[in-house]
Amino acid sequence: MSDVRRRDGHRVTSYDVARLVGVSQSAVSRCFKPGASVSKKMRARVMKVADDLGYQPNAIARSLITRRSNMVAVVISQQTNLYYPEVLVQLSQRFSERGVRVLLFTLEHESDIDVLYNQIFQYQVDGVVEAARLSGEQIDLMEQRGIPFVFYNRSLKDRRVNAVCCDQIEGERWLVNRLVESGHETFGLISGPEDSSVSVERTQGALERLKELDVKSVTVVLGDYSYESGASGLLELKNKLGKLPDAVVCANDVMAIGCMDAARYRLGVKVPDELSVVGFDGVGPAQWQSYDLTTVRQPVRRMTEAAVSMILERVEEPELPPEKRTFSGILVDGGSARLA
Amino acid sequence: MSDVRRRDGHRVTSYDVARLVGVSQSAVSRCFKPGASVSKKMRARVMKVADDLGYQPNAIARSLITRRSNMVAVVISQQTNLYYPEVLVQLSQRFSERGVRVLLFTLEHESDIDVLYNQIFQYQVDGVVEAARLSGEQIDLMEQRGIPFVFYNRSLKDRRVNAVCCDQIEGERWLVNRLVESGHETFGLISGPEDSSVSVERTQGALERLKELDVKSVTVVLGDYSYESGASGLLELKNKLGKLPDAVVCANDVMAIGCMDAARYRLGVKVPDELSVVGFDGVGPAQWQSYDLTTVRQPVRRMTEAAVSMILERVEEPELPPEKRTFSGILVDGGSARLA
DNA sequence: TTGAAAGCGATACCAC
DNA sequence: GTGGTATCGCTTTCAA
Repeated sequence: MSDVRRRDGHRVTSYDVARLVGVSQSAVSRCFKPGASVSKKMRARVMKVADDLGYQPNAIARSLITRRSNMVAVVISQQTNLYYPEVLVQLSQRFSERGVRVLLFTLEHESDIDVLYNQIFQYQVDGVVEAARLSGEQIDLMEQRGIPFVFYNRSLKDRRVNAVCCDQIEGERWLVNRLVESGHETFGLISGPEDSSVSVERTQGALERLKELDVKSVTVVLGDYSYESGASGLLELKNKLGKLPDAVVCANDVMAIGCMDAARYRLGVKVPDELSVVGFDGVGPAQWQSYDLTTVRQPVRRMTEAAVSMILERVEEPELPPEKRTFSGILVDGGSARLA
Repeated sequence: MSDVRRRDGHRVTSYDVARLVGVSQSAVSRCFKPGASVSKKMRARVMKVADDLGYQPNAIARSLITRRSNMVAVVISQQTNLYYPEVLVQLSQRFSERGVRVLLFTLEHESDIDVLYNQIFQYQVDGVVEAARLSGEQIDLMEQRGIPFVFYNRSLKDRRVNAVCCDQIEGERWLVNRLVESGHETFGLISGPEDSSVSVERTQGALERLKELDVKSVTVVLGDYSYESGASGLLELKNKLGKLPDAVVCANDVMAIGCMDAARYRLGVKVPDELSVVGFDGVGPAQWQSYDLTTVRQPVRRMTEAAVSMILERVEEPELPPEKRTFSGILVDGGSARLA
């Protein structure tokens, strides 16, 4: 490969290749299309020159005519939740394997969301993975555009949308079962942000099961998914109750970790001997020996694969009906809770 | 906003808007260009209709003619290093503020890199942020294409390339100074992967300073940035030395954390009383109370800002000479080391 | 199998 | 300030 730009500073185009080979531009184009009818000889000659020139088809020009950008938007909100970056990387890899690129959209302030949506549409992405909150109106917008989209871990009641979820409620029920059968009687819950549907489901799932099992002492405090709020949540629980509960159920792992640290280092309480703590997500640090958290791990690999397939299927076939795929989490018994 | 696609199923174009308003298509186009000369009245009428129709200029068509995609590729390799996802999110936000989108490229296997580069070029990105390894040949390729690129935390000797770095060597020297002046005499080092330039610099920086300070007992073992390798690294050090060193210098925080946990939970050794541990990066978990790590924090905000500016400046002005910006880290004294 | 020509949806330059 | 018209680099009929 010698030149990669022409003398005039422009990128090499299929015309340049065509001229050099002495064939038509359409011939060159065909050579780069997998199933096209081109003679072996032609393809060989064209590819040779293309290679020498460093020619690569311009994906933007292609998109314009094919009306396929081979790009998918992934929208994530800036979260304290350690878990999302992993999801992002996995999504990118799954898409990449299928020849689709990820265009990244991160929300800092919720208010930016309108600007953001305009951007998403402008870039003509073939689909959208939503790992951020979205209002009903915004969903309407997406639907009107006819762009396939799938929610990642957020479900909308009364809405037939594509979604890939981990079963938050089931997971919490398992955790509660495990704790109650192991003799815990008084419970503290540290919830996530109120506007997070995941958090709402988790808290609700736990509360529901605690009620079914006839547990009387249940106190809920509000957190925001952060380490600090896990720590302060524990202190708040102690204040409210006048003493510590037997077990604290946290809406995610990071808060559970904050909670454990507060118990040990601020209150001098032994975990799990004097206090059991459980989380949710199965992030990397949950397995670190200092924490060894009892938690429910989300099957990230399978979930991202599902999200990717659902989108790409609907890019091919837009008329496919909405689908919701719910995956069970994996209960991980760790040393952060006294378990029978 | 009522229709967002026309009856024929195609997206709304500037022609549709123009027809409805009764003006030319170029007029519509101008209305969406910030500094263009359009009368207030015209703009108002056009915008009204555009809004009703849900018209948004097609960024792909625009890119084709302007030769600006307003997209930048960010290449990251799948790292165990917790630190990169944060960098990614920050880059995305900095670019986003300046109207540029991030097209994400994640490498799983190094071998994929050629395919990947073709992809990057095909998408006509305006620039590339490299947070992954890159061979000399690949750099040649980038340079031939004339696409501005900047390395994030990797410097290439003997190469005039754009780079934003944290001063790894200086940081390690600080850490060593701090440990030596606090009375540590025997040292263990857990390095990162050998093909990571960051790791090489860190290890080398520490070794260099230890030598200058005439420290006799220095043992190096190989890690891979992971929690587990931090843990096994400590065990290996103990094996090699027959006892523990006074201090372990780890090439990143995650390994330092693994090392602390191994000390406490596998060897029953008190940190920092019997062993000092230091890391590098300043990731979130380093501040968790269980670890309270002495480390050097990378100024991620400033570094990402620098990377974004450097790229965008060179998109505007391709002739700018290569520049290397090195930022000092921030020494964080934590409870993981006995410090004077 | 190959080539010519018509778009894709915008921007930019040019007259008016 | 506004409207025509020529691109941008490709894919895709349609004839040959």
